[in-house]
Amino acid sequence: MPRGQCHRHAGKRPCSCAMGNLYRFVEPVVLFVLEHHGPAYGYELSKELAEHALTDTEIDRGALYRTLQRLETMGFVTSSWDTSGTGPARHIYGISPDGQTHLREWATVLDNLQKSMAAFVDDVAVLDQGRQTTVDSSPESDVDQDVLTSG
Amino acid sequence: MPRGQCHRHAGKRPCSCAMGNLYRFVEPVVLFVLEHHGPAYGYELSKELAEHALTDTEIDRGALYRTLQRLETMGFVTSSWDTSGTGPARHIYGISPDGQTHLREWATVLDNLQKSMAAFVDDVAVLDQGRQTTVDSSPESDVDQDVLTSG
DNA sequence: GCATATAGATGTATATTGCATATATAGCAG
DNA sequence: CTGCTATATATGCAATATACATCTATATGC
Repeated sequence: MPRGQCHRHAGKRPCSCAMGNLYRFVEPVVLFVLEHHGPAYGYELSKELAEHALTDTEIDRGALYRTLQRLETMGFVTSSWDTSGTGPARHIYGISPDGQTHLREWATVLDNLQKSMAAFVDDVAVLDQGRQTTVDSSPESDVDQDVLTSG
Repeated sequence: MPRGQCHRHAGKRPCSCAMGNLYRFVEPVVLFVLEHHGPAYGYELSKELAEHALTDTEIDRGALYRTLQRLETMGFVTSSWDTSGTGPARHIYGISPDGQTHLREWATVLDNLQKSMAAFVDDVAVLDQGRQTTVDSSPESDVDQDVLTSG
């Protein structure tokens, strides 16, 4: 994903694609869908993931399959094969008790990260608020305000 | 950083370290500090970055220097050398107008991501609420308040 | 036979990061 | 002068996650 070139939202507005790499947080989203929806197979999950994804980029199926494999080696999901229906066999994954715990730990981490981001976004907004109306914001700033005419 | 093994917060609580890789969002944090603080050099920045970092992991100096180099090739910062003082020369970086724009685009992206995360964390919490009582945290909640005894 | 949908899996390249290491300037103790 | 420490920048290397492409296989419809 070359920086600044997003074919999905090209030119329209800032999107996570255009900002370069962002982790897609595939692991917690997969765990959530598996607990919310119940046991499911990858191809089925890939449709439902979009509704719960944290970014505006679709979760790649390759990444999904690899994440499911990794989650199984870590003991957070268990799997079985469903060959009952017609068509190719389906690899069914279900969340384990450890996986449920891990999902809640992820929620704690994401909650902290979310709060930090909200504070950061506020900080950026404050940079602009200083341009008009009552300024202050920087504690140690004792410069003459009338010098700041950068608008 | 091997998954699940965090030497910084080992065993204490879930931290972003223990959840595997998370992008540290070095780029927007560096841009913010450069605009908030004014032109600065890397070694100086590394101290101030911790206060504005989005995760509980310190930003690696190697990552910082590389980010500054990348920001310069993208035209978001400009640089010069300060050899006036004693000690090693200092590579001074300052944010450019394009960089200021880019920082605000980053803020938009992070604001969206933050909102998605908050919604996700709520969704995970709802998984547990169903187990006891009939609590409902949605806006149109007309549930009995006396069920909520979380204090 | 051929195209298409379903379903899983892998190959490869790139980006960011963590940790270690290399280089150089300068101050200070002995 | 030698050795140690602090300051300051930069690179090497491995690990991880991802984007995109490709491969395999089963089944249906034409």
